[in-house]
Amino acid sequence: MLTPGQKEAKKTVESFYQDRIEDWLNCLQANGYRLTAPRKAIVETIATSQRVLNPFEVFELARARYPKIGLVTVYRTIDKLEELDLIQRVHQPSGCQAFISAFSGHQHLIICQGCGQADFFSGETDKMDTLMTEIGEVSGYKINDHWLQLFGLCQNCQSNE
Amino acid sequence: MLTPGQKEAKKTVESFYQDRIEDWLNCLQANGYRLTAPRKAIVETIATSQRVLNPFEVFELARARYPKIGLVTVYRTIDKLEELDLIQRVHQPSGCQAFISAFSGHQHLIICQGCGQADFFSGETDKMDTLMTEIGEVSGYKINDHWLQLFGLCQNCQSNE
DNA sequence: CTGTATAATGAAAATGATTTTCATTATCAA
DNA sequence: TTGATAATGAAAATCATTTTCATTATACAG
Repeated sequence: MLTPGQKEAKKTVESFYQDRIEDWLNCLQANGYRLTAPRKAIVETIATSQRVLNPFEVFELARARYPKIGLVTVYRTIDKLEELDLIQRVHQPSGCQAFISAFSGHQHLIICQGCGQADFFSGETDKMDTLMTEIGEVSGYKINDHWLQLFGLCQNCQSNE
Repeated sequence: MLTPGQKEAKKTVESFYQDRIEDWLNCLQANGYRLTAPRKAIVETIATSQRVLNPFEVFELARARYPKIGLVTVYRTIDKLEELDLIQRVHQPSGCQAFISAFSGHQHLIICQGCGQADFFSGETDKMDTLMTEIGEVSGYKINDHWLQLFGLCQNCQSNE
């Protein structure tokens, strides 16, 4: 049972996801891709996930929305979403085939080792950029890009330890 | 033709690699693994490489040292070297099956997008650690580990552009 | 609204990297 | 030197991903 406040918060979260789904579908269409039932199921699955998902997990979850979906279509759709920078690949010690929504371009991620939940962190971006510049100067490299990922336990998994 | 100074420098580099090879072989032995000709060929190959190498590249290079080596042995040896933290996996947009020597534990890498050369950077470690602590506090996560990789062009590849 | 060109789909087959199996060989402690 | 067994390489198996291809569905023109 949710309190009125929680209901309100939940509605906000849901409309946030609803907007993201619409954005992604619009983006696909704007880039000449057709809107199909399997694509919608995949987009809804990934866009609303707080966990990182690999292709097979996307397949299993999307099947609940559109049962005759094929794994091949999942791979093909993931390719397109990645190409359009709507999702980003997450690298983990256990493997590098998981994906999560990309929040306005590539971000720095914190991934929970307990439940797979992924959060973005921002606010420290300026300090990171300064650091990257310094490293470039010292090393003699022309730095084009950087990847940063943090691993740890989210608050929920800390208390369930 | 090398000048006497270059010869001296080369000798130093060579003995550095020689030491690393011995360290790795000792480490394998200390952990109950036998020293074999194929293992030596693989260790020599990876320990002296400034480039990141994938299993097949290691196989091809090691074959020059020990022609009847099998690709399977390369995979098995890489597993052991990684387990002993003598090498570390390098994650790149093109794939995540490349390895490079690990310099006293996992390090932050700069990888040249031109030639694959990898360098470690240190000296900014304290600033990185401060940043990680701050991010942990803000996010509520208990941070256990972080990965940082930079991509760019090394000085040599910048001038050949 | 149709009709239609063609993009997208799913099943099956193909691919390619990695792993397992197993008979043979090599290491190293006794 | 010997013997238990760890390690090897070839072949087969596995598993994720990609390709092929006949069929279906979308979206645009009329």
